[in-house]
Amino acid sequence: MTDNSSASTRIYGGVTAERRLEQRRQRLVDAGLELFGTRGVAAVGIVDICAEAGLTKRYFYESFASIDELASAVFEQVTDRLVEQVVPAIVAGAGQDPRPALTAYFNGALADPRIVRLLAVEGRTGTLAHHGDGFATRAVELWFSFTPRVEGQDDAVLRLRAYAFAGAITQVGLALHDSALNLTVERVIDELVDIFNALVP
Amino acid sequence: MTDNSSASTRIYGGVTAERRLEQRRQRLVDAGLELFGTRGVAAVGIVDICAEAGLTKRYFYESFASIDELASAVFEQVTDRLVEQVVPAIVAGAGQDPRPALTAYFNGALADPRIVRLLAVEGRTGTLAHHGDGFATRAVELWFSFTPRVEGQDDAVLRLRAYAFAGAITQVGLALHDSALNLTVERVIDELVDIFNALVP
DNA sequence: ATAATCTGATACCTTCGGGTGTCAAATAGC
DNA sequence: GCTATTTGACACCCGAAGGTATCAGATTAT
Repeated sequence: MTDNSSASTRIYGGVTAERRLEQRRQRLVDAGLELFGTRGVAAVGIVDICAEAGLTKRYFYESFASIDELASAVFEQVTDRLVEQVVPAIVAGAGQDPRPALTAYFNGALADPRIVRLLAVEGRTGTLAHHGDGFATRAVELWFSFTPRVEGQDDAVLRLRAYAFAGAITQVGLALHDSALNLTVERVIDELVDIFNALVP
Repeated sequence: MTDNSSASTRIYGGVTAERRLEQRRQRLVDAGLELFGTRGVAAVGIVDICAEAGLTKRYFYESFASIDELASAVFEQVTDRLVEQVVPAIVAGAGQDPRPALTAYFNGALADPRIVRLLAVEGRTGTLAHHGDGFATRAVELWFSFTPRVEGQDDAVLRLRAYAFAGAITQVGLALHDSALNLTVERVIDELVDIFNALVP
C-alpha cells in the first residue's frame, strides 16, 4: 500500500513530495550541526536555523516542533554516524590493537570542531543531557565489550577508567581546536594509543 | 581618608552600608552557584537569581550589570578558592606524591556537583568560555610547574597529557554524580593517583 | 489555458524576560 | 516625635523570539 492513495501530492523539480520533505529536513539538520556546533544550542534561534538552511519558519515546523527537537535529531545523527564508523574499526582491531578505533574516532569526531563541541559541551546541557548520557553509556558499553576482562579485576574500576579515557579524548579534542597543541594528527593518535594502553593493563 | 566623609551612609542592622552591599553581593553569588550549577547558566534569569537570593532586581543591578557578569564572578570565586586549596597540597606533595593534591581537588571540586558542572560544562559555553580557558591554562601551568621535566621529552606531548588528565578527572567527576560509579571516595582517589602515575612516566 | 498546489516571503499576535521607575513601610538619626 | 534614608515590593515599558496566518508568484496536472 503506497502513499500515492493520498489526495494531494505532486512531483516538484522532479522529486517526490516525500523526498522533498526529507531533503528540507536534512538541510535543517545540517544547519543545526553548523550553528549548534559553533555558537551552542542556547544561542541559536529558529530564525537563525532557517536563515542558515535557506528556508523559512514554515518548513521548520514542518519537520520539528521546537529547537530542542532539532537538537535531538542533530545529536542522534552525529552519534549514530560515529558509532557506524568506529564499531567496524574496533572489530578490525580485534580487541588487541586500539589504533584503528582511535583513528576512526579521530576522523569521525575530533577532526570536526563542531562535533567535538556537540559531544563535549552541548551534550551535557539542557534537553541534550539525556542524549549525552545515552551516548556515554553506549561508548562505555563498547569499551567493555571489547576490553578483555582480567580475572579478579573489579568492574567498577574498569568503568571508572572507561570514563577517564573518554574524558581524556574529549579534552584533547577540545584543546586541539581552541588552543595550540602543536602536534600532527599521527602524533596525537600515537599519544591516545599510549594513554589507552596505560589505562588498560 | 575613610569613606565616612560621604554625605549619606547610615548603619542598618548594626552593619555598615559598605558591608551590607558586600553581603548582598555574596548572596547573589551564592544563588548563582546554586542555580548555574544545577540548571545551567543559559536556563537562569535575573528574577530566578533574585528569588533564590531572597532579594529584588534592584539589588541585582546594584552589584552586577548582567547575568553574564554574575556568572563570571561566580566562576572566578569558585576557581580562586579551588586554587587556594589545591596549590598548598601540591607543594606538600613536593612534585612527588600526587595524592595530597588530588585529595584536595576532590574535596574542593568533585565533591560538589554544582562545581563539577560549572567547571566541566558551563565553563565552556557562552561568556564563560573565556574564563574556562583561563582556568584550564592555570591548571596546565600548575601541572607543568610541578612535573619533573625529563631530558629530551617533548613539551607538546607533556601538554597533551596534561589536558588528557584534566579531561579524565572531569569526566570521572561527572560520572560520579549523575551515574553510578559504585566506589568509595578513597577508591576514586586511588584510581586517580594510578592514572596520574600512568600518564607521568 | 485554467485550476490546483507548492513555495517563499512577510505581516501579525503573543509571551517572556530585561531593565527602569514609583511607592509605602521600616529603620536610623536628631 | 519628626525627618531622612534604606529597603522591598510592584508596576511599567520595551525589545526579542516563538508561533500562526496570509498572500503573491512559480510550477504542475488536466
